[in-house]
Amino acid sequence: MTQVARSPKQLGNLIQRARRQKGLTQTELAGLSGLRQELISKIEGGHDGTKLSSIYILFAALGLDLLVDSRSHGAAVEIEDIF
Amino acid sequence: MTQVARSPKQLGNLIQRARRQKGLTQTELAGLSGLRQELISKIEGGHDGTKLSSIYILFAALGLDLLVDSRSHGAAVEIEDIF
DNA sequence: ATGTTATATGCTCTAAATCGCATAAAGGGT
DNA sequence: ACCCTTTATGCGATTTAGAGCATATAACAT
Repeated sequence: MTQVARSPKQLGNLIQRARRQKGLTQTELAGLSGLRQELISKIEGGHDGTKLSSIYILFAALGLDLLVDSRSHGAAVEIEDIF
Repeated sequence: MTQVARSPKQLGNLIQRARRQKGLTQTELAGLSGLRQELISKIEGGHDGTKLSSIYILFAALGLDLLVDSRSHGAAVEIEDIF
């Protein structure tokens, strides 16, 4: 299942959902990834200044892949935008 | 057309390809995005410390979307392999 | 070869991310 | 209400990205 993340906030939501789906707390994920719990909290909240390396570290720990797609298809409305 | 970017280097390659496909130089893309040519060079080369916001700025300028996919099949990637 | 453009590299400086630790706030269960 | 866990926030110290400018290197012509 593939989902678009058009903003750091949406990306944070997806990371949070993937973490919870694996039954992990932020602290546990911090232990797995070597990042700090506080940082994971900020990233999940949508911190746009996060380093790309931190994203990749979390993706690896959560078994996520980052995909790039040319934006040729119609703009789908993101659920996250509503909230 | 969707492509995986499992490392900052792969992501840089995709960004570079998208830029050239649009017939843009790094300097022109810098003008469009507000980033500097030197930074774009580093990002395309695979700079892992790039800020997430810079990636999103480039994606917007190049009409790219960032997708997240759960790595259901395929071998798990070691963190060391990413960089 | 020369010239011209494109891309990469090196430097200082400012701003900002992350660390590390503490603690506050929020959530869940009994 | 209470307790316990999870998540968010604040702050000083450290590390690093990005700006800004110069310049080197590469590529690609004529």
